[in-house]
Amino acid sequence: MELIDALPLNLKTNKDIEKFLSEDFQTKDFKKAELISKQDQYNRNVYFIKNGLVRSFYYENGKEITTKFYTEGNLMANTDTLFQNNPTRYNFEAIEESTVEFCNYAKLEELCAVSLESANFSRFVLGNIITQMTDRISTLQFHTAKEKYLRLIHENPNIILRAPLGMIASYLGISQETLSRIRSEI
Amino acid sequence: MELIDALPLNLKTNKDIEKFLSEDFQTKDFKKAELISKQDQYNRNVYFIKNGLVRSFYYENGKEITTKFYTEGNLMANTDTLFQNNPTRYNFEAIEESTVEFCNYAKLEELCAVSLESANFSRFVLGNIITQMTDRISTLQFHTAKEKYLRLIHENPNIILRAPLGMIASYLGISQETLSRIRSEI
DNA sequence: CGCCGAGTTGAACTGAATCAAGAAACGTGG
DNA sequence: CCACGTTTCTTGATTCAGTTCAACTCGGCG
Repeated sequence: MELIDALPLNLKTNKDIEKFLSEDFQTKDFKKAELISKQDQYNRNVYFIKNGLVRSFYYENGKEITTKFYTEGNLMANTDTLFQNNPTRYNFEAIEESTVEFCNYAKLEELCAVSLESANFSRFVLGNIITQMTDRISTLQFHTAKEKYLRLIHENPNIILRAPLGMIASYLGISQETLSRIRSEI
Repeated sequence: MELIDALPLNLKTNKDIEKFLSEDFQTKDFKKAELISKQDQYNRNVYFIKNGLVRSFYYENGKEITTKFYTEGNLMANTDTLFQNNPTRYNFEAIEESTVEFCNYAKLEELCAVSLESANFSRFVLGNIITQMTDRISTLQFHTAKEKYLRLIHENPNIILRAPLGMIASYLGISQETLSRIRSEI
């Protein structure tokens, strides 16, 4: 999937954005289990997943906590660095062999500072992220392990087939053993 | 608190935004327990809490689930309606007597369509919301009842003193009894 | 003064974590 | 292509945090 395919219709033909996509983005491949970005750094890249599967995670009490999965067509960035100027607490890791495109957020900011359509494109992207996060909060707030798993199947069946069980369990905030038991009884 | 006080410095003196704030916003008072906005409607207002305390909640299996508290200086909106064009599942309720300012999101969109600084202001607001939501997800994903409560005390001690226990418990995704026990042991 | 909603406390129950061990799948090198 | 070691997944037994249900206390308000 190409970045331009992920854009809303009215922005696909915008010349500022088109120029931006072709000039300012680099492509890179990552092997399975390779780290794309590491915690404690100021990484201001914005990544677009062209293909493959990536996760973000951090360590707490020595355990890996998976916070999100990113698949074809998703955008990925360290929002704690971009929006709060903190070194990020997250690692990005390729779960499958993956191809990503990326650019520095500063470039995007420069563009948004002069291009109205780009700024509105960026608003659109942020709005989508908020929608996804709202769903995720609602899943985590008041549901049983089984309900959370069923919701994930419904919203992102993809992940279930492609990510290892331990990472999925962590993403749902449950133990690996519990997830295994839930699977066996379905 | 006035809306203009909540803006980042560089936008306070912007004439587009200033005009917008003075012309397109209305003010309204709500009594304690009064509903500001109801579920199942297309309410495209964006609210700014001038003073007071408001919560959003929805019903699940007959129980009220509090999803967020809004205090002085916060912005509040039905993102499911704004970004996905769905009737909202949330109610907004004044917990204290509250004064809010509001405008229709369409007005803001109109402004963003022509004013670069407004679009970037909107981007800034959305970025802040994402930061908050990231924290909330991390709180809910893998923490005990006590940890969640302590984090809320740390991040928003305000709420603890002003909102009733049942609503706080629901916000944290725990039962009212558990929260009461946690309080007594601190 | 008595009611009513909000908060507290206790006891029993339960969903899920943890600990532990074994089975299956996976990939790497010979 | 097989053998081996490693990682991932499953299953069982036990424990524990948190829910539920129920009764009771407290403080405010008509």
